[in-house]
Amino acid sequence: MSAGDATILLVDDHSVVREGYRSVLEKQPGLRVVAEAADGAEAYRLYKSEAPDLVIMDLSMPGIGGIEAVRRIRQRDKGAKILVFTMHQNAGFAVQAIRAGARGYVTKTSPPETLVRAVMDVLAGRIAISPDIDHELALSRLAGENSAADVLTPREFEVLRLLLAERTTDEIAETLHVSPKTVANLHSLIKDKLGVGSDIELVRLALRQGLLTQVDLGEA
Amino acid sequence: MSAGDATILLVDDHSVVREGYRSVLEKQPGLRVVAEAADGAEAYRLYKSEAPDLVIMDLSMPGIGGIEAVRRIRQRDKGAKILVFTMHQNAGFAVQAIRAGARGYVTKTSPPETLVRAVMDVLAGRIAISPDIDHELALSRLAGENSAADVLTPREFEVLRLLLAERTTDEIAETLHVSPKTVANLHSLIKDKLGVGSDIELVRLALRQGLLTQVDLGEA
DNA sequence: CGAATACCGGGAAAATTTCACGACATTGCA
DNA sequence: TGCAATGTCGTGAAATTTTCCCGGTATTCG
Repeated sequence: MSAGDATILLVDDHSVVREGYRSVLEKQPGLRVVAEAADGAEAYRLYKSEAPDLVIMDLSMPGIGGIEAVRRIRQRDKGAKILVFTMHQNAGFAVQAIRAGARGYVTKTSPPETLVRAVMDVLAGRIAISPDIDHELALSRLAGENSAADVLTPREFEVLRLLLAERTTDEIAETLHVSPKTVANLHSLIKDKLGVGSDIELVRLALRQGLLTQVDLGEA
Repeated sequence: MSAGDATILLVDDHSVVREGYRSVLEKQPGLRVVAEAADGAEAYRLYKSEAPDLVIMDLSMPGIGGIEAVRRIRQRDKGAKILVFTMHQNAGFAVQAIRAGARGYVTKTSPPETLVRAVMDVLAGRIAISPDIDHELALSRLAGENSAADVLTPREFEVLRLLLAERTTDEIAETLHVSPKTVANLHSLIKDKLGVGSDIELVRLALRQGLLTQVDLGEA
């Protein structure tokens, strides 16, 4: 390896997965993995001490997550080149990551060539997005996600909140002093407005939009 | 590689991750990776054609999941040795995997040595569980939590997983090659067994038990 | 073998969801 | 002011889903 190799810091909490990156990347001439981290805090420390040319960063990790790690590194070094490499095939995460300062976003379902290509692109100063995420972003742009908060009337929103919190239609009806039939009608209308076909999708949508947080789940 | 090497089939939908397994495993004398699959159906096909000595199986994959793949392979071949290797550090998944016929359960956060050790153990006919899961199992045993995994049959658990992941009853029926009526019946039975009255409660229960993680929520 | 369990799905009753419709109140603006 | 648009509430009836009960097969286990 020449002294002119591009240096890389790998961040992922799964060691065997890091082994995978390393194996793929070191087949490429001009690339050298100089350090590995298993969480965001360690990544930040190693970035400071190693000053790598590129960071490849997973998102879901214990402690401070990948997005936060990206933010901290970029805060310290405006020129830092960070490529997010994650299992999350989700436009929302991609937007968050890029806004935090990542220069690329590639999903783990991508073939190795895509990762290598993205590494090269980011090193060359370009933004790299894997095709599946391009597609997700296009879709969400086109559809304009139905944000519950702005498509629902106040009453509907309130009913949605209660649906997520309370138990039965009858209980909600009593809480609101309306007929159970009205609650059922609104429930149906809400699903229609939000474009979901089942209650399960409804809960998932609510979770994505932060309407229901995981700590809100009541007794274990 | 001698003709007496143990043959291995790798199953994981992330190609770079498979690269990681392969790299770690092939450093071991006596092991040979002979095939790779990216989903459960392909895994089943390749198992039939390649008859490997060991299958290393991820759980979260598109289409039929890892648990169902384990079930099918074991249904065809009682002696099949399957080691589950997954990111889910969750006692419920482990219980289900073992009940479906897996001979081992190792998390991806484990160091490579643990994976290699587990591979050897399973090949030798022993059951292999990584230490973190041992701990999880101990805890859940102590808490005596009435977990979904304990009360549901493997098939029911699989349907629950799909209910949380896919969209409609019909789609799930097609995935599992059973009638929509059966899925509806199982759906009802699952709610009964878990003591919940609505799909919303069902999702909340699943969230509490870690069956569905907040980041698993599909497209944004 | 017999008992227990898992699994598949039909039939029919029960319950819910959805649709069409009307009534009333409030808002907002021409 | 008048009136159109929107939100809220509810009924009735149709459409659909859920639930319960059943029979049948396959597998496991003592």
